[in-house]
Amino acid sequence: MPEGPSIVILKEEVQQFTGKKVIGVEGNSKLDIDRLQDKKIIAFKSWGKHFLICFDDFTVRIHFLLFGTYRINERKDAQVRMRLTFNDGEINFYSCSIKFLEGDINSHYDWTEDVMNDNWDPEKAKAKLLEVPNKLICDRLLEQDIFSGVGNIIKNEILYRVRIHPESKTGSIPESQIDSLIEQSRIYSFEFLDWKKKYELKKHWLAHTRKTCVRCDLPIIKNYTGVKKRRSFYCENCQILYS
DNA sequence: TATAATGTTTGAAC
DNA sequence: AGTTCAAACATTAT
Repeated sequence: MPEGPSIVILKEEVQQFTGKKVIGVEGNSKLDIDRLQDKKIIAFKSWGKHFLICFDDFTVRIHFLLFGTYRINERKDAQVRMRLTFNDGEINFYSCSIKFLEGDINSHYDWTEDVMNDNWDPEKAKAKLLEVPNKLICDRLLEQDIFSGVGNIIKNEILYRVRIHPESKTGSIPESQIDSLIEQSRIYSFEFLDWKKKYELKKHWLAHTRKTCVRCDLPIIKNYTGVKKRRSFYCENCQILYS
């Protein structure tokens, strides 16, 4: 469920409820979700992996973490964390993290950090990357205040695509390679979006969970890399290690 | 059936 | 005081 493109899909799927009044609220959330009762949804937004339900003077932030799911106009056989009921349907959220953000949503988020946002600012991302040249690129790609929405799958696919070894030191990567990596963070995210909508996402993975490199036929290496120790899949032959 | 996985926060330990 | 790290949370496919 979790990476940025999946949240964009959710945002599109709930558009039918924009401007609608919440006529019922249930769920096992520990928060005071009753405050949504009879309130009108102004907009659905997203920032990376955050799904945002905006009301007049506050916003509900949903984060699905690793296992969260949702159902629209249907139910799953599990405890619901939050169910919003409307005149003509319902949204059900399961095993997600819910928070309230008070006031203007724009005061909580920098939209230029979200790789799928219209206001995405690649130059800003570049400046942030170069600020800390010693960190490994596999860690930096996962940082949500630089590449909001990029998750571990997208990380692996981008690095394979631009032929950079995940354990490369950021500051040692040639500038042109940094540029294409940043460019691909957005491009790949939108391809991910299209493929996911067609239920054919996994078919297009070239590195993530793969056994063999389609470029050179050598084995794809699986390693837990960086400070974050997340799975990296890469080809030692095709991806250059800048150290 | 045990394990690992598209993630993040928290608080203890250093 | 800043960093590092394990634990916690929760679900499902393999």
